[in-house]
Amino acid sequence: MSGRARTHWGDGRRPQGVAAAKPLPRRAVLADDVYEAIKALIMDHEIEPDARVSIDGLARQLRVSPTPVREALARLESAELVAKEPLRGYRATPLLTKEELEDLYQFRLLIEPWAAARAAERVAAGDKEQLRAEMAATEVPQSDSYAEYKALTAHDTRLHVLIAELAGSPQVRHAFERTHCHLHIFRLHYHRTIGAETIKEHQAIVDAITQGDKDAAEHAMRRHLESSCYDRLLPLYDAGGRRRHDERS
Amino acid sequence: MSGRARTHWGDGRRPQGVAAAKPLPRRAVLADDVYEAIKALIMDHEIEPDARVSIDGLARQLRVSPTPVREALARLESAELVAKEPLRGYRATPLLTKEELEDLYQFRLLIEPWAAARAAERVAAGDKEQLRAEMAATEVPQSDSYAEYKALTAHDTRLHVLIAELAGSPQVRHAFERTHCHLHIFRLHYHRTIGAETIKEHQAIVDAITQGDKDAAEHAMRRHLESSCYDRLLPLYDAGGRRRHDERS
DNA sequence: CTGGCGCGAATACTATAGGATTTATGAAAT
DNA sequence: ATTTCATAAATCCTATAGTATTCGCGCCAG
Repeated sequence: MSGRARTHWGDGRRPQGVAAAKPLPRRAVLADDVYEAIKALIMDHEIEPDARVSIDGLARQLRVSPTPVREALARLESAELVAKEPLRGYRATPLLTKEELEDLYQFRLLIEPWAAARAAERVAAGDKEQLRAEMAATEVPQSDSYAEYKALTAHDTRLHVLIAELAGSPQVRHAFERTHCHLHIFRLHYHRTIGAETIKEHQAIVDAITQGDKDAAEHAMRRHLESSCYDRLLPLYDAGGRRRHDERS
Repeated sequence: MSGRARTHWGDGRRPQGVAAAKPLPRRAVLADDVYEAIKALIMDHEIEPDARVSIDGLARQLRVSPTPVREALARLESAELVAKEPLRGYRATPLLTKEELEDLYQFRLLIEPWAAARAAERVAAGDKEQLRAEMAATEVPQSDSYAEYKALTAHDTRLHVLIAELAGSPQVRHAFERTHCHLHIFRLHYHRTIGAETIKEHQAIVDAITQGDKDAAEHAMRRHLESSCYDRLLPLYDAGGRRRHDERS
């Protein structure tokens, strides 16, 4: 989804000897910035779930014209952060219900343990290094600060994508990415959670894969997903006092 | 993806006694029509794989402004029929390679047999009726005409989606739909193929599900996909003389 | 003949304007 | 009090214009 925003200016054509002054603080494509801005508004709940998202309103708020906003929203729709009703505008999608969260993890349980097993079978030397590097670059969060939570989520995303990548099936990798599971889970309980157990479980998965142990990798991934879903995520629905979109005033 | 285009005009507010004259032959939202038009151009290979797709050019050709074209292309990107390079425009995606086709079917083998098994476990009376109706509404193609091929593909899509639906996991169903496999396979060899075997195999799957036989359903689906991939699709790459996008002039 | 440079054309990108539809507001009738 | 209807405002949708960037072609140096 992301990874598209590359700068296309200031790559050369600059008089020699200018010591590469600021490569112009300008944007690449405005629609990409607008995309990220709206996504941030939704993730931060500044745009609440199920709330209407006005095209012209956003354009005014972001000080841009409606044109790039339309394109950004069309893309956000494929990430299922907004839904469109023709002639009526866009609306932020509701948060995951308990059932939808379980269903999401059921799907992950269907493809990710398989991917872990395949990764263990196919793992090469360079791959092992990548896995170890990802684990090494991550440290157990000391506090439950927002920043550390975001960093941990980023690590989680990278590792799961990497494993799906190592499975050697672009379709499986892509199917996983298209769930945007980290996005939706993050939006669900964006005030920190998740402990150090996650990293321990990740380490177990990485160990199994690097040892080429197919069954252990599959098992470790399955256990990780089950713990994540049933031990860490689902309990948040009962306690925590998260408000749902179907609660009225 | 589709199913969004609903008319929002002429639903009332009409003087009584006019006998509901033509509900206005007008469009719902122009961007939807443009979406379908461009999709048709790509599927018919009027826009060749890997060819550049000009926004302004399409707008002139379709006699509309670039605005709805931009929105349509943004949506077509999520179906992977076009790819965008910022500031450089859109480009029709290349056809599936042999490897990509195999990978696609590997993914289908991962989720669809599972879905068939689940469907067999959960099937209710009404569901059985739906399955039988879908089979009854389909007949073995007599000729290898384009129209019949299209009809058979439509049946294939409906049946596979229905089974994914009956599995009770929206995520699995959605993941399957997001592959747009029928779209890409159709585009691959859009001049007819596929015989009556498909229908026979479909019948076997439906029988197993309606009988609630979990293992048989899973097995039948697996066999169906393997036959489809290895017996019917892959051979087309060697024979048939399909030209690939990487062949130059 | 090959590779780099520059100019013109084509194209993408953003902003703005106007028409069409929906939504909100409020008065009148039951 | 509730419903119906009309009017006004807000919003979506499409079209058009102008700017920025890329692309294509010819020219020139090597």
